[in-house]
Amino acid sequence: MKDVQSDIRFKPVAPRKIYQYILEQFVQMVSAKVIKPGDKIPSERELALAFHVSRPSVREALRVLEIIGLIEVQAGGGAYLKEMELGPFIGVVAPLLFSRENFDLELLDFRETLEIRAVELLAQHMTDDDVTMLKTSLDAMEHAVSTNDPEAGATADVAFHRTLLEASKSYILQKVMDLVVSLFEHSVRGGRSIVLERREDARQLYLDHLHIYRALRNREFDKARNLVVSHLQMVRQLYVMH
Amino acid sequence: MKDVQSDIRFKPVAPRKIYQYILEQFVQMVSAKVIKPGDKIPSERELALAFHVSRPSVREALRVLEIIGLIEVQAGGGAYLKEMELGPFIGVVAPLLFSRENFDLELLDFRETLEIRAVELLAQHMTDDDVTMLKTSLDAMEHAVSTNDPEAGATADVAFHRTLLEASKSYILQKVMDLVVSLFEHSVRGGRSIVLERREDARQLYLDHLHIYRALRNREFDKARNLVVSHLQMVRQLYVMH
DNA sequence: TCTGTCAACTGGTATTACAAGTTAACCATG
DNA sequence: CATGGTTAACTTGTAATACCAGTTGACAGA
Repeated sequence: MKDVQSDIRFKPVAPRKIYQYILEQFVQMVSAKVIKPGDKIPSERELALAFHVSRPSVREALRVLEIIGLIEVQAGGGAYLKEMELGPFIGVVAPLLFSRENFDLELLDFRETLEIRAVELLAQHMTDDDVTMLKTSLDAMEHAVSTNDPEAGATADVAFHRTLLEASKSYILQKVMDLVVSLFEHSVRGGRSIVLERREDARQLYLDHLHIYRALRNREFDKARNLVVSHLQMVRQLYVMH
Repeated sequence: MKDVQSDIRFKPVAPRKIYQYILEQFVQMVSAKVIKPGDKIPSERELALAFHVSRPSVREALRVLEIIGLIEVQAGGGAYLKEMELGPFIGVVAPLLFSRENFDLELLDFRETLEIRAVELLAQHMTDDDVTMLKTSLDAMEHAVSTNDPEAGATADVAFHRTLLEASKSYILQKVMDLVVSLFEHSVRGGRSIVLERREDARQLYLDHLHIYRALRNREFDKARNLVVSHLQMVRQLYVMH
């Protein structure tokens, strides 16, 4: 308290690089909807000309946008804006996260937290349309189970849970859950095989979903919540024993 | 079901770019702890030589690592590995997220979800050390309030909540909460001023924390949970009325 | 109608060069 | 001896250029 340093604090000065300025302008254009998803982005050479910078600088900015999943670049074609999707980003980071002990189990726990909250929000916002959507996902899963198609079953599984999250009307919850799903897909254990292939398990998963659906349809949200919890406990069990 | 396409599915072939190979190798080295936080990374020219690629390719990979917050690059100095920290990433993405209607309120709701879960986990894992840590954060806040230092108060505020999350022993919960905090710092409303400067409010916030702390110390976790809920309701109120 | 060809794009990569910042050793000055 | 200035050898930042490779669309030919 007796020194100058405690009154006047010097903040480190950090000069920003050109690619950051480009990023800033670009992101601003996107949020101002000057560019919309699906639009083609000017070529790198044009951008360099427009920004009065060199092509490498433009490219460094594009690399970041690519990792964020805000643009899709095809060699020779061009770059297109798309809805932000953090898959590529997760692809880079996943190995770091999974190098932690028990990360996958923590992830399952976190998923439970998200889904429980989603059900709570459903109690406030659920519409008849939401119920219809859930039914559709459920039927797809039933079909997958009866035709014994494990891949389709897994797809229908995530579709059901995704619908649940969408019905919660919470943008953040949806996006975070998307991240969790992306992470599971990058799970280290034997590649992408969170997919449960044993027939009895698939049937049991379907039944769980069915019960959750029925509880929601009857607007018994507390019951639905408990069903979600026990459902995920079962998933966890299947998971730990491979 | 009658066509070849339904049996044999052709997956699109997507050639990976050089910078992605570099990223992959680099991340692998990090998770294998060949490189550790604090270490200096070889210069761009050395890396280019080692990877048998050109310097621009190396730079594109470094830009991604920089945004991920895995390395820190100082012009003329060099690049250093650090603990992954998604601040820079959030800095790029934040404007996009906050361009959504009511994103900030959704964020507060999400924060509530995280903290409630943290308290639930505390019921299982809390140690005496955790209680001590909480007390320390609390005392810092008390000091900030009594000396009427709003900036220190805000710092102590987040420190208290951060300690809460750390005590939950959940790595994911901590990291996600860090993201939420970073996002709040980039909040559009009047710059960085989630900081509540009114003296009475600061006092009330302190009292809330005090009550939460006492409940936790006495291991009354249900009570603590309810206190957290009402505390965040109050924060929400302060927030919506600027 | 289909198929191949070709020219004019596009992004991917490499090379080279220079500007600008950092670091450490050294030297001069008080 | 300590401080500050100078310098040389690094480093990253940016630019310019060239060439390869993939894409696209128009057009000619079967």
